[in-house]
Amino acid sequence: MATGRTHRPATRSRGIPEATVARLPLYLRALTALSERSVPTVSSEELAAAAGVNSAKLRKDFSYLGSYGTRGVGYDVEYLVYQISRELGLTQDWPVVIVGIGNLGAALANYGGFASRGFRVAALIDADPAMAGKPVAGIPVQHTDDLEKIIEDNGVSIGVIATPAGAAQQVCDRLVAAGVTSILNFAPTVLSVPDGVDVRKVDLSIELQILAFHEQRKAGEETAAGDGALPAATAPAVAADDSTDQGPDGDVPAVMPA
Amino acid sequence: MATGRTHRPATRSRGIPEATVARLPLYLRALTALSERSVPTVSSEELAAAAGVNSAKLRKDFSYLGSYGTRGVGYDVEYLVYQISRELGLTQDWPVVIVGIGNLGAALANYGGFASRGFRVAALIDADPAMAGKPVAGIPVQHTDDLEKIIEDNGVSIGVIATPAGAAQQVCDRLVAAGVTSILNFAPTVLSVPDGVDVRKVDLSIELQILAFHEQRKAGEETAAGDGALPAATAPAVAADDSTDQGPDGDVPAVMPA
DNA sequence: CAATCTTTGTGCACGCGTTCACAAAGACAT
DNA sequence: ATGTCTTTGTGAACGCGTGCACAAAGATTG
Repeated sequence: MATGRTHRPATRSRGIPEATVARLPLYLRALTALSERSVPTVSSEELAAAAGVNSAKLRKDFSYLGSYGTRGVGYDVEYLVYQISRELGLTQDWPVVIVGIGNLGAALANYGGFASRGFRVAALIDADPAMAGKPVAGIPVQHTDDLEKIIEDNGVSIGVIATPAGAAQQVCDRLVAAGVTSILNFAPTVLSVPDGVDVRKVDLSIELQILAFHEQRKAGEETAAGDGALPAATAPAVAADDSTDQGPDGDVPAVMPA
Repeated sequence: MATGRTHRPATRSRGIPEATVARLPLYLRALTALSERSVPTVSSEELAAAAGVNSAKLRKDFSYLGSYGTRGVGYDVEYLVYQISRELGLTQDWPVVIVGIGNLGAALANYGGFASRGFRVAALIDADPAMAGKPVAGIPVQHTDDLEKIIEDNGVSIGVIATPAGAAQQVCDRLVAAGVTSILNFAPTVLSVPDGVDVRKVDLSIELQILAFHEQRKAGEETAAGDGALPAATAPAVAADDSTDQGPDGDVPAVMPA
């Protein structure tokens, strides 16, 4: 495997590739579905199909966890569910706070997938005093002023940021200072955090833009000429659209802070 | 998913790496912010910092688009904004439909980032008859029965699925049959689509589980034996080793091609 | 017990993406 | 013009992830 080129005295064991980690939840979901149907065992081929991946990849992924399969038979569903859950740390309970209870924050709070597997919404936090006390998804919203106390009291280490872009970095800083070490960021901003803090981002407009790129490429393949002429080599042309996208107050303008 | 660029031997060297495409929206956002502050030029170093990436990576990314920089000076902000917009296909308008107007669908409909940059919510669709006609974000919700007609009448090629998992595949099939060739899926399900259709997925619980994994690993490093868990099974994890986590890794959008 | 069949686990090769490091290009000062 | 300084653009090396292909392991059958 990953070569023995470690500058470290070995102990490779814990080296689960990031790409594999990202797929484990996918396997877990498929396995859970099988479990609910009381399917006792499953082959790499079947499970791979259910998870939408290649079977060789799946087997290699599992090989990083250990040898949990039986040749000629497949994998024991229940056992694998347990092993993956354990590996992902889902056998324990993770209190999570959601900061920014706008449309998106409320949607997240209501999202069932949260509670289902190891995660628990410990608190909802918003900067709007008018929101304070108001229940969302059965949980009363608390004011940003109490953020630090909430984090501490609940032992929260995972925070979800669903604020407008302008507030994201500030909220992030406070979360981190209060002890949060993992952040899921829905605000369209690049967050900077100290080493040791993990940030993952979910950005709708980026996803759409990537789709648009491919969509345009598809369209261009048919219309040979559609490929746009050479760049207007000279003076910088300004993009047609305005570019000022201060969303109507609501959520997240697609711009960065300073 | 190899993004069907396979069947095309490349009209020319238009082979922009997928990883680069995924970063272009990031650069565009940073550039737009600079543009609004009337900054005329920017160096790869500065822009890279704003976008949260490595400057060498940024320069290489731009090199795929052409040579738009000036040595000793940097890049012309306005010009670059235009070039990237054009490359991403944002100089044209993309009508988008959102299917499934629950909490999440409504949040998406209200999301400002939509309209701002090349995308327009052409229609909201929901299976609940009670929703029909009810305006969300100023747009009346239409019933699923009219899905095909809506797609056709508006020339929609990008669809957003925000339905419950159980309905996602069915909705997907109908969207594709009606002509949609790009799908952004928020439902926690693996969608299967014919070749030529792009699917990107956004999955909250997967993101959380990935964070939990890293969170657990961090905790395990300090409390060798603590935490009740039983990671003993394998060899002991080396305490100071890794350095893997790397928070500000910037890249790796929390979304993956499906 | 031996033969056969199924399915895992993995060595290996390949390709993509990242990063380094530096020559070339241009701006700018003298 | 000439030299210096800044910053781009890219060749090359490296590492990670993917997929192939097959030997090993165990089930199953006769």
